Amino acid sequence: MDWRRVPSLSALRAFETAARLTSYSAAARELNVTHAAIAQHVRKLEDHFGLSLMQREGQTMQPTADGARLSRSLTKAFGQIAEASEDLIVRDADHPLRIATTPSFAEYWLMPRIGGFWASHPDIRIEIAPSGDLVDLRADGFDLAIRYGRGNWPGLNAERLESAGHIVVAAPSVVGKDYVGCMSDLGDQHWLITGTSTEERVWLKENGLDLSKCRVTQMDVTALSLQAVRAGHGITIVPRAVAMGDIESGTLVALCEEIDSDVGYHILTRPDRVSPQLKTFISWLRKQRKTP
Amino acid sequence: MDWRRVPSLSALRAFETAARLTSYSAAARELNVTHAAIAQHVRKLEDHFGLSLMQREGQTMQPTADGARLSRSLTKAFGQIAEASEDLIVRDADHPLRIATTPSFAEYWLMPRIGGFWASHPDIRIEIAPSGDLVDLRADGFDLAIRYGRGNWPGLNAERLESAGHIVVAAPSVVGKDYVGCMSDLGDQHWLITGTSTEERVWLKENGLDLSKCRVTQMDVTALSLQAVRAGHGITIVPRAVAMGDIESGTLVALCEEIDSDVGYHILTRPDRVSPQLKTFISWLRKQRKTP
DNA sequence: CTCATATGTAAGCTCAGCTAACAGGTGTAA
DNA sequence: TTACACCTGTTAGCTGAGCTTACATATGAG
Repeated sequence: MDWRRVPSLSALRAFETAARLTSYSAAARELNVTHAAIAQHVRKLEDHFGLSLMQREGQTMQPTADGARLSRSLTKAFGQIAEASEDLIVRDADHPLRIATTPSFAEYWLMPRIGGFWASHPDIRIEIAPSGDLVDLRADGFDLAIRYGRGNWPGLNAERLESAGHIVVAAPSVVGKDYVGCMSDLGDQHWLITGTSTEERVWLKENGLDLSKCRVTQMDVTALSLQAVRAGHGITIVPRAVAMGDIESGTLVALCEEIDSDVGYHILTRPDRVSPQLKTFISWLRKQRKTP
Repeated sequence: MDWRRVPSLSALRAFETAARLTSYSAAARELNVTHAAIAQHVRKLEDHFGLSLMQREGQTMQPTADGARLSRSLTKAFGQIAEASEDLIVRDADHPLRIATTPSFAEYWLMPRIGGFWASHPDIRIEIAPSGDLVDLRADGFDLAIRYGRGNWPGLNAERLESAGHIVVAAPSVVGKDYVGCMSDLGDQHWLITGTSTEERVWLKENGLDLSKCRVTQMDVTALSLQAVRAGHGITIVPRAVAMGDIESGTLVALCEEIDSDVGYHILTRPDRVSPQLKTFISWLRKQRKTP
């Protein structure tokens, strides 16, 4: 292998990331460097090959035909390197199980229960990565993800953990402990919303409430909207599992609940990555859905 | 892609080379660094993964099972990167044609003729890499190789350029201009040999001469043995094409010649790498074999 | 045993990769 | 049209990852 004819691996990595994300800034964020480093690497590659690899299109950078050609191969090769690296980490019997999950699920469902797992399996280490981002189990090196949705995740094994239709909740001080009403009565309330998807808006609308006609405050994280709602500042809509603890303790009241919804939390695993520790964790998860 | 979980690409490259070559020294030579750099990179990877990747076996380093697993993937991935890089260099229409050939062929066959190519194709640049090493057309980025042998090169297109059985030559001052004799008469001569393969020794023996019983001086490069022979210091055995110029001019005399040999020089190309310039060069090569 | 060749380790050097700062470009909303 | 948010382009300077040097030890062959 004649490495003299291959440009810097760092430069190739920077280029691949920029081409994949069509943005130097995004590439810089993924690689934890400044955009200037990315720009310099791409420029260096263009000088090396005597070809243009990226071109500006408005506020994005698109690969040229030559650039696309190169980046396809690089994405494959670097993906292979990342996977090989991951596979070896897995072979270290002491590596912690890496779990990807949403911050709200981690906080309200998993954390209240995890003590039981630690008590019965003190030898198995867990690393929970709460993130609103959609992670790539393979490339990002996760053993398992818990995702909210309907169950269509190509290439992964999915097992339903818990139904979790939407639920609208408020503090008792806002609506009283024995609230009885319908959705359209809530039009005057102050809605504290976290990243509502189209799906939630459709459900609200089907039940007589148009969110665009209400007073809405956007929050970055579910934990923030929940705290504000607990304090009586307004109402919110969340997956049922997230609010169950509060409802049971009386901190929050369920105003409206989605019945027989097919959305829920699922356990996602890779077919090619199974370990005794992972199986033990999945077993434990299954047991949790039988204890409300 | 979570690059935080992937170790240094430089370290991975050093490891892959060491595992492939089963030697830190050889890896150091391929990468043009010291063995200490290789050793440190491998050590760093072992610390990162918490696994042993290489183990000492006498004066070699063999990959462990884990190491072999990783290096297989890396060899593929880095090979892909090298190829993608190469492909892009080729797309630069101005890149010179890279020709791999033995130093003696380059010197005695190609250089005396190349002026004709330059005269008729001044726009096509040529880069000739004379080397005794066996090159990998793909990984080392060559457009064409001229190799001496019988024509069995898997994965490459081979076309015979010229028959070139072995020939034993000497200066006229040593044996006279009109030498008539047989091989076994040459036992007393001083043989100046360049890396004789088993094949040459077998041929000499079939014709009555055991080289191990002669006075032999080993030379590193054919050019050196030929100069010594021209100066009358001894005799040598070379491929016919290499000595033809000298024989025709009378500088050297052919003592014994291999008849109807199936060894020769072949034009080797990659099926996946064809350019108009390359085709032009091959056409020119074909024409040269018709002009003695 | 000697010698050639190999790997192992630690300390110090240096330049490839990076940052900070400045500049200019693009898109959107008022 | 202006203001602003977000984007890429370029240059000069900094620094630690990658490397070398030096010393030590191990292995194999004659």
